[in-house]
Amino acid sequence: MRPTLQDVATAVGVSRSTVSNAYCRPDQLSAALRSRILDTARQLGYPGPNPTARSLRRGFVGSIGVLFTSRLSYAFTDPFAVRFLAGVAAAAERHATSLLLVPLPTDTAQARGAVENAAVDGFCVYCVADEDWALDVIRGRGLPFVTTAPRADPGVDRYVGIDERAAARSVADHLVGLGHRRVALLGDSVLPDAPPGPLRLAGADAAPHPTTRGRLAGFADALAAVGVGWPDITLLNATDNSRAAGAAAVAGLFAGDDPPTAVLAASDVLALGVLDALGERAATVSVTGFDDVVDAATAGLTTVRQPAEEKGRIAAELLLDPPADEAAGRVLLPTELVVRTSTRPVPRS
Amino acid sequence: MRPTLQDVATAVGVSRSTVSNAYCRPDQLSAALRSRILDTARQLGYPGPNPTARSLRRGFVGSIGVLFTSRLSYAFTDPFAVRFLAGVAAAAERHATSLLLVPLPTDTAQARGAVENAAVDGFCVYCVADEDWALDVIRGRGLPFVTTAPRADPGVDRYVGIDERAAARSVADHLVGLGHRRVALLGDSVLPDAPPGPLRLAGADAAPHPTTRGRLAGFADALAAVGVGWPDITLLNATDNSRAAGAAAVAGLFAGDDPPTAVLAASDVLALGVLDALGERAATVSVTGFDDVVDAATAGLTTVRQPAEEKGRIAAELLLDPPADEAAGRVLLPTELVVRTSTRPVPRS
DNA sequence: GCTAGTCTCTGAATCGATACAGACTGAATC
DNA sequence: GATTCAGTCTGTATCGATTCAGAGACTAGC
Repeated sequence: MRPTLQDVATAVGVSRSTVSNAYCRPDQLSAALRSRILDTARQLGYPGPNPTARSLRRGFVGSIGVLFTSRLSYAFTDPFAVRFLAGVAAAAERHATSLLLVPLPTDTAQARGAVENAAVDGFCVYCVADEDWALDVIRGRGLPFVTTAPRADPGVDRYVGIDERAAARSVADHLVGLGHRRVALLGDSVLPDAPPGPLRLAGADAAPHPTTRGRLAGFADALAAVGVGWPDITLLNATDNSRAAGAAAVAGLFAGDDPPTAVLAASDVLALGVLDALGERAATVSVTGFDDVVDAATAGLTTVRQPAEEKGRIAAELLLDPPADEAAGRVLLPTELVVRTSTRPVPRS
Repeated sequence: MRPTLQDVATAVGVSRSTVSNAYCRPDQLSAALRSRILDTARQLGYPGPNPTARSLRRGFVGSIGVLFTSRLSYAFTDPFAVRFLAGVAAAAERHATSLLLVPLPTDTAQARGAVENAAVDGFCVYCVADEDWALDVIRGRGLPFVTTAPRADPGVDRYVGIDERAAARSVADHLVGLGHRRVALLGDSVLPDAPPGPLRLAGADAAPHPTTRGRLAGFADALAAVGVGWPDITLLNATDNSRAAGAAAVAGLFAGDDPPTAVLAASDVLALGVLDALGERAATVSVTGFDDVVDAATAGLTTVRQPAEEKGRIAAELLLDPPADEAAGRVLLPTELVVRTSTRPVPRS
């Protein structure tokens, strides 16, 4: 058996309390005794206080959980999510806190179990769709949490997000200004199990995923302002947020007559996929993205920038060092339209 | 106070054991009582067994630690590390295990503390330099671990790596075959606190970081085979593994007379930085990388591919599902030379 | 010489669960 | 009618620490 704190105490001939103090309250005992204890501990091969036992007694763990809507291994393929994580990690470093990444099984009951069982002091919830079950579980545990978007249920929740709708409108306004009227909107999982490609939806509001919903609504706002109604818009579904899915979503789109002159994608990754699919034709169709990931610059993609690391950093900071002022717990970050070469005026026909 | 298992037991009028069984051994009590217990628990707002207490009693946690040599937030900027993590996450998902990312303070004593205090069942140690302290701490705690490279100290350690030296030699052989003899080698932190740019070193063996060391040695092997000795090689230091650092390392390199005709970088990220720095001149200098990250393909970078997700997946798998056969715990993955457009024959002068 | 104060160290209570051996009940078997 | 057995449930020991009030020894001050 691996020795415990009690074994060290016995070996040195002091009480358990004293050994404990030797580790975490050095001012509570004489330096001489302390080093005698530490030496003995080393000889016995005692690795220091058991973290789990310590957490139980102390009532906190020293780590925060990060929850992703998507499969965890997918999250690492999403450049925006990765930069968000980098921000979270930076804040965690500052607070000497570790990060627990919790994979969520697809089965909801099991997923609840995973969240119930996570040994953490709080959660950063990255864009959990309308899956309020996760938030319910977290609330039920009485743990603090931060989301990456405002929630419908107000309460005292803290979040750090952007004005998705306004940001989306800004790119769409740009395209509209260039004269585009025949436009396709492309989103990830516009409807959960829909196939890739064209899709009918009653309106942007019908999209279940809040981020996608906000962005589609913003796109639609700009188009509505110039008389292009929802029925005149081509809506495209991507089965996940990847380049390949973006490419798949527009397959065949430009084969018909009267194809759209522009594609507004709800993320850079999808937009890059569209560019991949367009190939040579990319010079004739305008494409926009969302997020401004690193590759967007290289590809010359017009997009909306939102501060990724910043978002992660602030999310973790709100969790680890909550502002006294409740309003300060609701953060809306600025976004910025970044115009590059992937958008241009409608060619006159 | 948040209710405990005992409170639920009292409320229902049964023993604590029975409530515990209701949660984790449903076959141990009648369905009727079980649902009565669960209902009462819900009414009381009992969130289910406390994960920390459960871990203490059960003796395991259900999560594994991932340790990075570099600052954790840097790790997320390294595309190879991210893909490695994606692999680890994929394996973790399969085993319903969470991932604890532990930031390591720069101060070694504090960093030891962080590793001692991590509540995990084992560690994936990503390329901890010669910093054996981390492995010592882990061994001291009696926890299993997997490293991403063979260790000098054999023991029963498990690892998943590649033959760095042979892989490096394969790209270098390719360059040598193209006629290059005046060559620069570029590595990250060749010497810990050295400035960016040219550097003198007794030999590849003198590099403290094992990965860098292996790769430099492989490069040197290929050059030695055609009579280019270590003193004839320009060695360049990058201060970290980033594009910017790669660019900074070659600043001014091509200004002198008799500049190298090729640069062999120890990672793709550095190589891409070199291409950035070269700009137009990239057409006249051959550059190679290492890893084959996504951007390497776009940039036309000649490189050595190593399976990134696979490495992560196997690392986690070795930890979570250790092979009975000890030799099966030592995995060397295949690598593959990927020739693209960034390398070409030496221009005749 | 007495009181107060400072240092060290101890003991018991506590954190919130799980495991295991056994007690009890009622039905089935011979 | 005695025995066996399966099905339920309980009690106690245990996981490995931290905390806090207080005991004892010693110094200082008056």
